[in-house]
Amino acid sequence: MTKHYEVKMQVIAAMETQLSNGPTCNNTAHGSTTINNCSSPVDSGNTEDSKTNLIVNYLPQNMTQEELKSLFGSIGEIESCKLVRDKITGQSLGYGFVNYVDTKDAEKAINTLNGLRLQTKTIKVSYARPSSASIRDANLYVSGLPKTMTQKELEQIFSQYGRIITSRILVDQVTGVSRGVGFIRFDKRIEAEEAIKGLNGQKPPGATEPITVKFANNPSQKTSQAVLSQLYHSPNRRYPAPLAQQAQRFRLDNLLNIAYGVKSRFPPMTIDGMTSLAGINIPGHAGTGWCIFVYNLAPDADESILWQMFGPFGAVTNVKVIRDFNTNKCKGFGFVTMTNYDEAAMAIASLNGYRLGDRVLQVSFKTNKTHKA
DNA sequence: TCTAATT
Repeated sequence: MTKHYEVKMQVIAAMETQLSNGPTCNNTAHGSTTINNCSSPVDSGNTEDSKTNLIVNYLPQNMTQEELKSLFGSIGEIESCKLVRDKITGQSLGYGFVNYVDTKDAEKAINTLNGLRLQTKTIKVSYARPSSASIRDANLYVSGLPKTMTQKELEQIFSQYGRIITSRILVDQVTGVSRGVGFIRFDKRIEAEEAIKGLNGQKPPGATEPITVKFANNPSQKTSQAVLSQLYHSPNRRYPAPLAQQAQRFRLDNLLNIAYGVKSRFPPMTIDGMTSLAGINIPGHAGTGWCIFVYNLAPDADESILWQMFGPFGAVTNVKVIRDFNTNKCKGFGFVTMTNYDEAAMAIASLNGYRLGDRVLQVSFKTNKTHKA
């Protein structure tokens, strides 16, 4: 059995679970459990809060704002959508906001998309709290934890100081054993401050060593600082300031590329560019990605099923279920657009012949022929 | 000993 095949089967197995049980909680994802992920998104804990605005966490690194909008737009009309990016590098910070027109759609998005697996991530969808200074810098880094301590036990210790938004214990990627360090994010910064006062240097019940509790580093500033540091130490810095902003910009592009794989404004020629220039036609290739034809969907199939099936294989930019104009029922087929050829090919190879309920799907690159009957 | 959670 090849590695490729094992990975494929894992993806399928994960999908089976999800398709049969609906979106799952984060409870088994690399020990990075988030109790609130399961219990609290629908209960915002404050009736004053906006019930249309959602925060979406743990997005795949390569997911764009358009893809975010497309995914959540499959639920209902979106008022606004924003993927949060690093101000300097432009890199996604892995979270974003989706504001619906209708509160019912926001609730539906939480119920259907929270826990959705996209590539290596399990996204979290919950109501956004009103933005304010009091909820910033409320994240704590905890070290010296007993290796046997569970996330639940960790939360129990900290919960006396306030409302916990997330908790996590880091684990060894190979063995799965706790590394004895973790994070606690409180609702309010003052709660985090009180927890430091009360728990830093204290021994948890039954523990032999005291724990360290401090404010966590801000992960989003690391990338910016790394880029700035490289710019500072780069040879260009020796030249007088007016030396062409052009040169500096290319330099920055290169640095971003090397350090973070950021897309340059002058990307290398890709198969997309080549096909459009040459005017040649490749099956399934639509210029904006690779269009996949999915046949034998059930009458009640909706867009979310396509996201759930294809999302784990890579970047999906669009999904569409074709419906009868009068009945609004699925006519038995739909389309999925994926950015990268290899991911699309893997999805097709894995999903063609896949049994969804009592139907066997046919999945292929879209051809130019009209599909009739 | 540090993960991408407030526009």
